[in-house]
Amino acid sequence: MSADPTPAEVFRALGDQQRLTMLAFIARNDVSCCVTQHGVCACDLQRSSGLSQPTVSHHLKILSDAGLITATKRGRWVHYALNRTGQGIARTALEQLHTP
Amino acid sequence: MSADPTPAEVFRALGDQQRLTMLAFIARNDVSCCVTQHGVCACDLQRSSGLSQPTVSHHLKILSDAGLITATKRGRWVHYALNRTGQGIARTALEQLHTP
DNA sequence: TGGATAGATTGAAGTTTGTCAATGTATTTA
DNA sequence: TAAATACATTGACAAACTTCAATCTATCCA
Repeated sequence: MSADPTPAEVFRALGDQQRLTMLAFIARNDVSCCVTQHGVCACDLQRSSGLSQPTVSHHLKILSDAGLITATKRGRWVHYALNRTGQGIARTALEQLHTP
Repeated sequence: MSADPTPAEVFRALGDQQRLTMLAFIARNDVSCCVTQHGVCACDLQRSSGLSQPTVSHHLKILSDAGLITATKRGRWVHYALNRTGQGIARTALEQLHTP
């Protein structure tokens, strides 16, 4: 599970509009209701997406497993930030279509 | 249907191992049982994937709708080739995470 | 013209996914 | 210590997806 995500797994994680929106929100990183300067907490995403808390948690796990975000627990909160690992896997997979 | 594919649609099309394998096969473009020099025909993919003919056809439609391949009918055959449109949509979506 | 071939479409079965309500766990604060 | 808060987990359900067998359509060839 914490092994290197496959390209298919990364693309699958990216293949949902809600998750893409969450990812963009985390990338902007401009709102945090809990603690600032350390990333976005789940409650920010819950409020911005309008989804239920378990659904947000579910999506964040998928993004995290795909290496697209990092999750850091700080006290009562978990802060999420972009992780380049997944993006690199995706970009490499696309590039390799043209360099066999 | 022929409207611009959304990033989510492109990523979803890429999020299946069978389709990624087909895409790589089309990119290599080194085998064609039907006519040469014009791309890969569906029967090539059927043989290389081991999937049934309708399943191959289904996957190719998803890749085509996502702007990842082109489909050109020549006589009795349809030849498939890489299409940069979908890749561009995917790459741009990833890049824009870092340039808001 | 009739048979054969490439591929698309339809219909159905089994699996996966997205979602929420209910509940559990860890941490902070009163 | 008790209540509150942030998040994860479980269970359930509908929708979407993957796959195949059967059938249909279009094209080529004898």
